[in-house]
Amino acid sequence: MSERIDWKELRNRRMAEPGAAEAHEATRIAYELGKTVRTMREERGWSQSDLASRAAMTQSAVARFEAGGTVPTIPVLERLARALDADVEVRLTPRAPAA
Amino acid sequence: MSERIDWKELRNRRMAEPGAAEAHEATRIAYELGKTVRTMREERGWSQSDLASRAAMTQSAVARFEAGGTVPTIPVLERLARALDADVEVRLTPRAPAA
DNA sequence: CCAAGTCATAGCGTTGATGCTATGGACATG
DNA sequence: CATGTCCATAGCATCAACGCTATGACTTGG
Repeated sequence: MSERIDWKELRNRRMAEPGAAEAHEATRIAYELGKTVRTMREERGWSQSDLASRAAMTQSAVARFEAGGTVPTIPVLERLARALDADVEVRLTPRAPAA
Repeated sequence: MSERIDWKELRNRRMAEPGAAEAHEATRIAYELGKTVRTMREERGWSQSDLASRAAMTQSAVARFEAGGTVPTIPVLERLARALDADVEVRLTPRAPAA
């Protein structure tokens, strides 16, 4: 620990690593969620700071999240969802049954 | 760090804490997911060890997860989902528009 | 009764997400 | 230009999830 790399590069790196199939997925999910939240936030005309205070976090945390800087944890999603008057849905859906 | 309490009690505690609205939700989600995975696993007639090896983790990790011992992270869900031939869905769904 | 398989937990080191503060740049506005 | 707002990032501390090993309780089959 001490590689000292910014998470933008970190993300790209994650996508490229071998055996990063799931990591890739998680990163993609993080990205999607970030976009979703950003959209919902903007729809409400809130600044990152506004959302941050409503979700009991800081502006920087919101920025990091929206940029997909880290794969969010469920508790954080809950807080953001609440602030945005939404619900979090986490499910495992069986993949298309063998055709 | 060093309270030294088992997570069964930890969970109950989480549910009771003040301002634990989101934490409660997260805990509930963890519980639901655990049950879902257990069901899917049993449907396939796999032991926790079987699933563990397929998901690149240990039996104890699977047990902890199924019991809702911790709020799982998305990467872990991915690995389990893959092992179970499923997909992970994480979404923020706008709550019912004011009636 | 003994052996093997299954599941639950404890304990502990590691790692990564989160919390926070402090900047810096971009943009508007006076 | 001086201010103020908004967003992006760096850097660091802390905490909880994870990974793993080792048991213990139970069940089942010899």
